[in-house]
Amino acid sequence: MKNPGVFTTSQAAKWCGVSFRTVLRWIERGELQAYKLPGRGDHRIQVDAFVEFLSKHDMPIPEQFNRPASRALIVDDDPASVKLISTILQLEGYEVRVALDGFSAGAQLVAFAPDIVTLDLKMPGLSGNEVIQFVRSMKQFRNTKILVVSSGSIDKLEKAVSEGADDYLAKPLDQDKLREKVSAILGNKGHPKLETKT
Amino acid sequence: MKNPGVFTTSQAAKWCGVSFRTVLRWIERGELQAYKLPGRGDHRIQVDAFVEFLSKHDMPIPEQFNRPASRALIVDDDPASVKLISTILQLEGYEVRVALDGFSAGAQLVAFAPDIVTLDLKMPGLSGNEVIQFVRSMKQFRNTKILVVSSGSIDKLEKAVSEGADDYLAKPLDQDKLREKVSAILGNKGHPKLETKT
DNA sequence: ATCGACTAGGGTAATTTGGGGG
DNA sequence: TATGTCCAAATTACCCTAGTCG
Repeated sequence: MKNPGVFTTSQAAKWCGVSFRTVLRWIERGELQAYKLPGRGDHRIQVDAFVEFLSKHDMPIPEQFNRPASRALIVDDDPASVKLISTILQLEGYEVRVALDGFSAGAQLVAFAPDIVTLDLKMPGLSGNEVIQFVRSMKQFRNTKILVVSSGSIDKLEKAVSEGADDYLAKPLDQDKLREKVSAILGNKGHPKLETKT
Repeated sequence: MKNPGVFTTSQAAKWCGVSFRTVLRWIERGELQAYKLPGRGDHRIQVDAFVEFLSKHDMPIPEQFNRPASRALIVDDDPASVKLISTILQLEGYEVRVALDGFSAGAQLVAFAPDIVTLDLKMPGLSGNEVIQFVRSMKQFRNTKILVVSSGSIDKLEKAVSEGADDYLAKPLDQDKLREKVSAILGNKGHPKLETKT
């Protein structure tokens, strides 16, 4: 339907807090790069051009456009695991945040909106099941991947997958397998959807 | 008057009861954050920046910028307390949500952005202190009120207040006191003194 | 106390731009 | 959604007032 990555004049206008007419004038003056469709001559603005325009004029840039790196949230209370996982993910180019407890996990999940969550099932006061259900029940997280990284019986890990996790990795951790799982999971990731509603 | 996401200088000027010229100078000096449009260089001020500016200078904040419905988040794992608090708050007109654990508390705090949080300090896997610090450390929660509702020694409750909570109420709960505290806390939300506009 | 320099804020006019209803 | 026309509104420039400070 909507081609994500491209805007109409009125969409851009809404974002900038101006009228679509004004956006048209920007385009006419060459200040904002756009192209015309054949037919009626509708304009389409590419995200890149729009972002460049916005930053040139110090306008706020929607976060969704500004996805420089994929983001990963590590939910784990074991320092050794955290260190290992974060090192690997950072090397893979992820912006990494860590949640050592349930509260932090919840807050960062919503605020940070990670592309992938590595989830330890055995954390005091936090049920991994709850996290999985929460993520899977909300539309905004429909593209959020969950990789269960936990010790415990394979049964439980597989149960987590059946409940909505994308994959699991048993502790103790194997670096290569972690890398493999992560890239496998995110390799399947579709392009993030862009919404331009106010 | 509709409430757009952005303001022009003269709109901001009217809210503050000053001349548009003055608002322009605030912007030029960097005291008020705004961005320029290409062309004539019109300024657009985002609501957030405007509200921040207003509160920084103890100016009255127009009600329309504060969200109409007050939202309350109850962080408590005791069903009886939850029921009591939520009943009272709902009767007072609040939209109420409940977090029974740390993860839910974190997630709902960020996603729901409540005006007031009632916080039980004694929850498994959740340190009340952590919640208070989190809320107080983030600009977006600048106006979020925290009412500690908890059993335990008065010392601990007062300590929570010294750490950033707005008030406390000891369990067992007294309905009238709860009502009183809540309205006291949120009554102070706006700025008491309003300058009269000519 | 007086002076003068300096600063924040206000008012107007001329010009150009953005916005609104066909 | 684009266009042409027209009006409302925002900018700059210049000057003014009031208050502060040394």
